[in-house]
Amino acid sequence: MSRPTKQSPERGNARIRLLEAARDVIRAKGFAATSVDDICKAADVTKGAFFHHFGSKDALGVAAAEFWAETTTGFFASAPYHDPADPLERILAYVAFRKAIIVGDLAEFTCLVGTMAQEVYASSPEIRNACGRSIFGHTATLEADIETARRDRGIRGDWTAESLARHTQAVIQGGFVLAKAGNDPELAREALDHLDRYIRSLFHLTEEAA
Amino acid sequence: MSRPTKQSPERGNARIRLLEAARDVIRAKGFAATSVDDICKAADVTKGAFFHHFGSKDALGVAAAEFWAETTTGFFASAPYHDPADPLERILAYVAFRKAIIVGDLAEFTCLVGTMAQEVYASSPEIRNACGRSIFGHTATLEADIETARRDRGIRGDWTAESLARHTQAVIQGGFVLAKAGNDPELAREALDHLDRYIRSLFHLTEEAA
DNA sequence: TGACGCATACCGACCGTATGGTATGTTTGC
DNA sequence: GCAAACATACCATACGGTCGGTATGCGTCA
Repeated sequence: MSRPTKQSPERGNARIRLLEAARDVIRAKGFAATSVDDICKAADVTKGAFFHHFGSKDALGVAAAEFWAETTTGFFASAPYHDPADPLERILAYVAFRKAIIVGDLAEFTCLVGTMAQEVYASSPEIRNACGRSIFGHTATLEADIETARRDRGIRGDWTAESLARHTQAVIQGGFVLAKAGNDPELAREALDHLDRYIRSLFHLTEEAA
Repeated sequence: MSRPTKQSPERGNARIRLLEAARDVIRAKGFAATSVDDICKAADVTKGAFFHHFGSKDALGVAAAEFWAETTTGFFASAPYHDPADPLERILAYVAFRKAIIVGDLAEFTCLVGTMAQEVYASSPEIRNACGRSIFGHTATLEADIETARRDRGIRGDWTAESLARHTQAVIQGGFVLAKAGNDPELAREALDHLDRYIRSLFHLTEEAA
């Protein structure tokens, strides 16, 4: 099972496996409560491999956040919510997509970097910053559509595209917190329903009772 | 400094000190990263006192969540946002109050039970449930005003007072996550501005550009 | 009233284990 | 044959938790 390195394409296999294992275990147990051995066991590699690839547990935390940023960027970039021609439709499709992917166990859909940021924001600025880059890098992908939609429709109000993009993340992250506290994924979906309603109201799409 | 127990009114002093220390340290470092010794040092008591009052570190976590629930309940019950005669005004005053108390260091205004719930939701159901009771017990205090305001004003829409009350918490908690990730309290205040705008729109208070 | 006994509050040394990290060896591919 | 990719054994420490002990206040009963 170990070291399936046969040809070069498999090279660096343990590193990826460690990052994936870290993602899964940390999402369930949190960063501090996750030991290096936990991650090694989940990745089916030894501690030697771990410290060969990562200088320390904190360094893995940073790498895990960056890995998260890369994989989620790819995931969202290829998601179907970009299809609508109208930018506002794309924004609403994004919210609907975020809601649609809330399925299965909590640890499968909650946000690694949101969880880690809450935990280590004071203990490890490096990890915190890596988490911040991941989160705010993602929100930035929404800004252009929001700004375009706002201009297209002549919307005026004392809010910016940047702040609304961040707010989507706040609602999503807050929904995850409530879902965990209540042990019920529906609480996360519920928050997104309110977000959808809010965005529609900002863009005057409010058909009464909708 | 230790054991100021002279008369009975001081009795149980160490327990309170431990709970207050736990609150402060855990808010800054997270539950798992906080050691029993950390808490003892912050409370200026010994480990003997700790395990005299709490059967385990997890038991302290539960007690800390309950202590948080008690103290915050008292704090919000005596807060000035209850003053307005109109229930909707009280709701908006609540949001403004939540924004107003976001001052100082992150660890001073963020939510203990939100942080803990994220961390231990899978590892310790006892702590998670205690956190859930604290959070949802607080949201429940808003429901009556929301429901009354809704009826008074004949508001119709596919949302309930309960879900809107929960949503306020989601926005608050999400704001905290973003504030930590970005190391900027303003991010939490920004989320509350959007929440204020959302509530006004639900109750048709939206004067354009406000 | 005061000596006694007892429960509670708290202290501080100690224990077994798990943890992050290291040093050295071994395999693999180029 | 050399460097990178792992494995294995090991170390020092920090951790949660235990245990025997001490101090303090309070009820009680002579």
